[in-house]
Amino acid sequence: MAQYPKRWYNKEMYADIIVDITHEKVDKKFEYKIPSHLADKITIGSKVLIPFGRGNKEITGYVVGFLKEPSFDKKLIKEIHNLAPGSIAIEEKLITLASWIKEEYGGTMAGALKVVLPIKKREKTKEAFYVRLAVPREEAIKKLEHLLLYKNQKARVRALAALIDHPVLAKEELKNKFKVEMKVIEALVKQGLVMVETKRIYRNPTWEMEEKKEEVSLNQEQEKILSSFKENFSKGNLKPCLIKGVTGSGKTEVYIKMAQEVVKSGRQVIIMIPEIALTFQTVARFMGAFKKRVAIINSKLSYGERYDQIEMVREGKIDVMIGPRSAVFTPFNNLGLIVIDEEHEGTYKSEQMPRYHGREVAIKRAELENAIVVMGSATPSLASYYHCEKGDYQLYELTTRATKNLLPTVEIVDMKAELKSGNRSFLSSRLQELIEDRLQKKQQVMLFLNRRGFSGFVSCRACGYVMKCPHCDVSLSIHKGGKMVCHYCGYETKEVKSCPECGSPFIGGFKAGTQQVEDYLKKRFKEAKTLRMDLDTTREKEGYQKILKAFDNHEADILIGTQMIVKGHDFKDVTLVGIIAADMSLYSNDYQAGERTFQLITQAAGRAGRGSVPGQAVIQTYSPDNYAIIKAKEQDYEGFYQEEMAFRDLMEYPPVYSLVAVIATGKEEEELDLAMDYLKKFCDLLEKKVEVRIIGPATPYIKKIKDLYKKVIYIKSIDNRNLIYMKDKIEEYIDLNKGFNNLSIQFDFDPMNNI
DNA sequence: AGCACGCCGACT
DNA sequence: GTCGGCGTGCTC
Repeated sequence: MAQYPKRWYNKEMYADIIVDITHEKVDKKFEYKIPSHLADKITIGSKVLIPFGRGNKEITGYVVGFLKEPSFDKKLIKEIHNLAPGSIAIEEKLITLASWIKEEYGGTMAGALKVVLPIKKREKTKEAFYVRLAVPREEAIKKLEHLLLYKNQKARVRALAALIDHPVLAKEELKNKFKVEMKVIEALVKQGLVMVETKRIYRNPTWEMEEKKEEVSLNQEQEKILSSFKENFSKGNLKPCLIKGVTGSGKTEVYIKMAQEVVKSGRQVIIMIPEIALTFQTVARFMGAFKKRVAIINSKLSYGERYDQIEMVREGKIDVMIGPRSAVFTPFNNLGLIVIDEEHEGTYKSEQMPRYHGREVAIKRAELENAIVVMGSATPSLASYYHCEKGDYQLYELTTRATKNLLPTVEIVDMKAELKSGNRSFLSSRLQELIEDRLQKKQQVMLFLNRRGFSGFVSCRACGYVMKCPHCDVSLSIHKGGKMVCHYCGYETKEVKSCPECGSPFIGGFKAGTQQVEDYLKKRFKEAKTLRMDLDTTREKEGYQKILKAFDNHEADILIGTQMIVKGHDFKDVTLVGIIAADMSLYSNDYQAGERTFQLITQAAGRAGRGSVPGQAVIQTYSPDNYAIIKAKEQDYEGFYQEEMAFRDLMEYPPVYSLVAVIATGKEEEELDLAMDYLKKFCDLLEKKVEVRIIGPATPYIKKIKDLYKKVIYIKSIDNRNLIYMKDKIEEYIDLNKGFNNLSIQFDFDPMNNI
């Protein structure tokens, strides 16, 4: 991990600078000389004015590093003019954070800066440009015919022809689709043929949410955590904390109290939540405590709305920012606390370069700003719990539900036995019986179909046997053409016709969707009203909220859904939760399958019995003996953790070992294969120098997306620093090697989903 | 991105 | 010759 001590570079003469132009062509470091009068004023993160380009136009740039000797021709190096006026200290810290992200996760500095820096002022005044004809259409056609006589007016012809076809065109469209540059349009404007309209994009800041006023009183367990937090915070003991609290144990109340404590001392708070859980109810509770000093940021916000939120933060009008992963970059100037709710959630990991993990970035940012991180979950990620065990994090526990009602009772149904007794439907007779009962009692039911990470594993419906890779102990995925493939090491074998364990012919890929389950329910329980919640039914705006509201109002008796129904919604009349195929995530083809299954079952079961009537949960599975399922039934996190860690340790998987996926994509399959073979050889050479293990190259489950082929090399090491070393070397190697010119390489540390 | 350079056709 | 439009390539 690269460190940037604050003063060692005082004697240095040159600086690496990222120019403030968002374009791939200039997406790299430029070397500048530091004039002596600025020598002790410039730090990493400084915003500086530099001459750039042939015309030496003065632009701004960010200092990201220092050099004793430039690698560029000394005669061509220019001098930094000055520090940019009004460069704020807070951005310095965020840029330091960006350089850490670049080091830790790979990619370009400009890329990391883009992730970290909030919207700049310029964006606000940026208006949308539209071009339309300024003369009648007939006249334009005449003019076009006239222009066609010339050979040197091609761009104007293109522009005019396009505008004759389409009355209004956006500037970007003209540029990308018709290859018309702005200066051509300007020329046409001068001739009076076209006109440019600017349209202001109006924002609608609709934060007229109701505050939820509640007198928060904490129980003993909650109080204990709070007072310990207060003491640590005031003493500057800033070790990250993990609150492991059973579902419904009242973590949010604790967060609110902690936040109030921090705000009281004049500092600000970031609340990170998984995007899907950013509900109105959560926000309303914080607004009850902090009134209008709460802001929200999420992907549904327009640029303008987002800009307003950040502007309010800058002006010191906001104390608490609530938002998903990206909220960690909120430019508070005196950050005191970062809360990460549902810490185990996969959405904290970015899917794009740089593929940072929100939790790790939060901890780094807190370290830079002397703030404290508090995480919470009913089912902590193995990584975090492992940190607790090693003493990196402070562990707190909440063992009782805040409302004093009991945790749901959980039972397992063996679907193999169902098959044997002739029931080939989605629902076991036990679950059907219980649904019947709840329908009679006018209580509600949630059915949960676990499709996360589902990737076509092959299992036996008679004995539950699952085809696995002999080398990696992850399930094999079935491909078109009947091959079964391991996506870690590339191991391949032919499809089996009968189960190698029991000989049954009922072996094959597992297929079930929410739609099929709903259809079945409608047939089986004719009198019941059902609601379905999955990607299809929530695509429309507010679709998600609508369905939840409808269910809350008892417009349906049964709610069927994928993982999205698991998170953060309390329906007090739900007394039965059915988990239809608990195995689905268990046999997804990556090493985190067990962890995810345990989390999903525990969280799903936790939805039952949030009101006064005790809840019940039924787990349907073909693998009733699997420890993830048994431990979830017993609601025994500790037991699960021990078993799962033994597996990770044995197989050398995270969090015991570090793992990085080097993902290469390219248009030509052969070119990609060849390059990856070279890269593999290069890695093998390094394997002798540092302690790493190279696995692959393997072909991912979906080997081609949008005409891009994909290949992956995995690298494992007991020490994450070795992987960072490998990443740096690989980046150097692909930079020098022409064979990688048409390929893109991404690094994914501790990859979350199957690649 | 934005600018200068240099090519090429049109016009005097 | 010279002017002006337009594509290209470079920026420490």
